[in-house]
Amino acid sequence: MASDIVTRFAPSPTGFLHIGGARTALFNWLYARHHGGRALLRIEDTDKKRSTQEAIDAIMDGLDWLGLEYDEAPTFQSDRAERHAEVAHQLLEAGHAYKCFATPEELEAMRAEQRANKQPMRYDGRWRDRDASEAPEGAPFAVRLKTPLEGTTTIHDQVQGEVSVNNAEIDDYIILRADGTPTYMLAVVVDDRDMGVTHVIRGDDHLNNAFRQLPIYRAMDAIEGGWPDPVYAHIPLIHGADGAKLSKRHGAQAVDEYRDDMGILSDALFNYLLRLGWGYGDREEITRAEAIELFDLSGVGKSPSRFDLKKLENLNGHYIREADDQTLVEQVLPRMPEGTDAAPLMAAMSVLKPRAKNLDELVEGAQFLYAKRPLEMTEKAAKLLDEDGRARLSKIAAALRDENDWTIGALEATTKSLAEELGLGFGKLAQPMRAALTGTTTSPGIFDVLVLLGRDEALARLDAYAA
RNA sequence: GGCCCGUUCGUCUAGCGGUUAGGACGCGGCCCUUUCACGGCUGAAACACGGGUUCGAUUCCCGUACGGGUCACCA
Repeated sequence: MASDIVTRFAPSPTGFLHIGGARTALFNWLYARHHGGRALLRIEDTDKKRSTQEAIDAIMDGLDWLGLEYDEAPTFQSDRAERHAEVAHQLLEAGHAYKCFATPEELEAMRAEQRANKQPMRYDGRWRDRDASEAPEGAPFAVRLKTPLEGTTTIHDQVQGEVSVNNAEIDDYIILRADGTPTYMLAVVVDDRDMGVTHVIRGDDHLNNAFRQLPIYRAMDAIEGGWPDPVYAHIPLIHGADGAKLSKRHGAQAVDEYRDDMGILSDALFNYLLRLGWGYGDREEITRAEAIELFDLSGVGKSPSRFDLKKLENLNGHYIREADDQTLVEQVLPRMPEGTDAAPLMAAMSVLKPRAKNLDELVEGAQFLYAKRPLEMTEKAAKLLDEDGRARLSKIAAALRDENDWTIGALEATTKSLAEELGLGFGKLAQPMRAALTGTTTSPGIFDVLVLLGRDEALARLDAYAA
């Protein structure tokens, strides 16, 4: 079902890929995929002072990791400055824009006065109707858009609904700076239009901008045609657990922190971000394929949502259990000491993964596989190896030493009959065994541990504590 | 401060005039059980407030409160 729908994600490369940006990217991508349209990427690097190549790489890397691939090579806004200026001049010639000779100091004074008088702070249009000849010879000027003075502008936002703003609220903002470079407001519109973007899906911090950008579309459409209004969808921002805007004190903000520092799986973050601010009935666990099938803007809520790490981790646990062992081993291995043998990890993965909520817990759970004798004991484990425990251990060790069939079934039968013989609950045997074998009080099933360690190593660990 | 947006369990959400207000995470209990998890069952937990409209409002309208966003020659 091919369609003409085109969406874009347009980050400015001043940092890593923010979790909020990732969700915006996700919604854009999903909308395009769902409708059989195209998903585009544009790097808004016009602020050369703050844009860095590292940031560009980090953003691309994050998007790639999340599985958001784009249909065309990214557009770099900085490459298009000439085109932006061209449009500004078209606007100027057609009388939809004008030269403003006000100096920055002059404008600052104007704002100070407005502030003092508790007036709204906006450009007062002082050069809107003045002729350029009134300015000093050769004085620098910025180009301002001549926005409508009266009436209202209404947008039919796919998320926010019908939103109207009085045109009087919108001042004549700058589209071309005194140095001839375009401002964001101009660049976005020109790029979106030239890229054929039909649906502008972005954070609702841009809602007000829609009313400022629309006049450019309309003016250009009047001048040359072919500049239809885009469809807007302003999605609510993500907040921290306390309801305030996501910031450093809320912990991880960057996608790569979730990946690298917290051991979150791509599938889990994808699913979590999808469900944050969007719902589809009772559905919670949604795969990429299902997301493409089910996603639409109609399911996006209007209120900001708070980021809940617990829920992310729960989802992460789900995807860890779903993942195949080989994939997990590949992701866990880099988190272990260099040169770690993958084989024991691979063998244990199926019993390790139901117990982990992130990749580091998988590493932790695998420790006993690689531990060297004498094992380091946790405090609780050491307590289990008291005199009684050790006495029981030696009986177990003796019984297992005679066991020729080192399989879960046989080991279990032997151990259980020993417990019966001794008139002890099975736990009385299993817990000291667990302590001696793993150095901890929590681990996969004790027979799994026995088999995973192998006969020789298991017996050696048992003997180390047998009385 | 002006303008814009929002408000269902602690959190993410379902609901779209009549429901015992549903699910998920988290929390409590129980079951399973060799530990920890997983899984199953179960409990506590919400319509911000005040007016309307209506036979009837969580749902529609208006205020209030609270929260958020935005007001640059940044993006």
